[in-house]
Amino acid sequence: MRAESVPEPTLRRLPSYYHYLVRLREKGQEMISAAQIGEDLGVHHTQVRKDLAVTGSQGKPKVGHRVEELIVSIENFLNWNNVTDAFLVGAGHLGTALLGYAGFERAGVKIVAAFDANPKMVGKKIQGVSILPMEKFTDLARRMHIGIGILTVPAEVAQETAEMMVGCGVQAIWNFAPIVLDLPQGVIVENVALYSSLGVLSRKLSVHRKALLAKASPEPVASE
Amino acid sequence: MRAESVPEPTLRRLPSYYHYLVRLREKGQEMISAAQIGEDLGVHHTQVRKDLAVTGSQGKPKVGHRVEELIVSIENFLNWNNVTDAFLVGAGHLGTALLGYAGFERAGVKIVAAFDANPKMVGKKIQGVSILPMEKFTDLARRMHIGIGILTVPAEVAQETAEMMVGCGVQAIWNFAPIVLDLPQGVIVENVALYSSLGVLSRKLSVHRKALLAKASPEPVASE
DNA sequence: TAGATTGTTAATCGATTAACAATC
DNA sequence: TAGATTGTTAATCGATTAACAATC
Repeated sequence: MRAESVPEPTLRRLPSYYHYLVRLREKGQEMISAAQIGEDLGVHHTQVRKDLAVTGSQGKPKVGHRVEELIVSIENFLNWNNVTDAFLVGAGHLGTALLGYAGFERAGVKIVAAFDANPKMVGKKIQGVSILPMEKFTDLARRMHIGIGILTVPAEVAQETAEMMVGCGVQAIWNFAPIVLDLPQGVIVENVALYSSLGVLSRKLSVHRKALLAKASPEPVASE
Repeated sequence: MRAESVPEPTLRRLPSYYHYLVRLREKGQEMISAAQIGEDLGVHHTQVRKDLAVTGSQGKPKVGHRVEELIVSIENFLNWNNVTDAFLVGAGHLGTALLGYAGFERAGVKIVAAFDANPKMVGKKIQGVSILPMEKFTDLARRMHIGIGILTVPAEVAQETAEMMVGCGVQAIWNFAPIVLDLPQGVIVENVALYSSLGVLSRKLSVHRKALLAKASPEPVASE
């Protein structure tokens, strides 16, 4: 199992399997087949088998996979049982929302402090996490060996903030700003591109509506 | 230009180009080449040309593309200048954060009301948007012809909430719950999978760290 | 004109799906 | 045993990258 050889789409599907399996466990179900997972999550059954295979978990012909074993395998594979400390920068609405997500800790990330440039925010506590002034970031990040930086600042200051993070030893950045960060090779950047998501939604909806209109009044419109 | 033939990766990159181009415009730059866009955003230049081509915008050999024209073309293609009304359900931390995003309106989505099951939330106004009781959703959504539903409820109630939305004529759902929705064919679902993103981040970071360790002490570890 | 840049057609690459052998 | 389900190897599909012709 060469770590680098795992396709990124597989990595993205694993958390989806994980949450599905946790729900099965809550219902008391002990075994599950790849075919059933695939049907419920809209993934081809062969794909499900390949995805689960990367975690090292094996099923038994005729009976399927143990739900519990799969959950543990995925947790291990994603390193979700080793919690890494994270600093969040930008305690605005989105930052606050992320501070409130207790579930992240089960996904390997613990936000231990938040930072904001706005003096009015500094000193507050949100969900038990203190908001500190930006000036303290550098020193604290170095001393606490912070590995993950969460970037929820405005786009205009995202690049410089990311550079500051990397300068303090941050190895991975979870970026919520709508900007492509230009950082040294080796730094891991994971973008949450809300506007990309909205673009897909908006485009699909407009195509969908045009198709409905065309059906309703099938006059030949100016050909595209 | 057959609408359905546009690859989804292209759709996802277009908003990224868009924000990049808007920044260029703010700086007063009028022309840009595909090669430069590609270099700045980490996309192959041929890919950039193909992506921009779907919007119908054309460049001129030797001079490149007009920044302004590209911006307008992308807006048109993504239907970002036709604003669609949306209802948000689940005015928790994340829902509140989304209500605060003024930028969504420029991306074709206007949140006109929010709903929450918690009576303590109902009646409040967040970012100028009223929080209404769940009971009002059905009637209002039908009367206002709401096209987009934003789902920021807990996973346990996401499926039933989505079904309610679809029952009121909602055609597209922006889903933030970590669950795969099972909805009638034709309903557009766009998932923002925060945990998938965290999975990728966590895995890459753990692989990265193991690689660093292996380099530091190149003892042969138990082979994988 | 020369050459930079565009846009398109062909080749490559990687992920998904299909076919099939293995096994409880 | 028979057959359901696994896991793997081969085929397909689609996106990316390379090559190249067109043009301002």
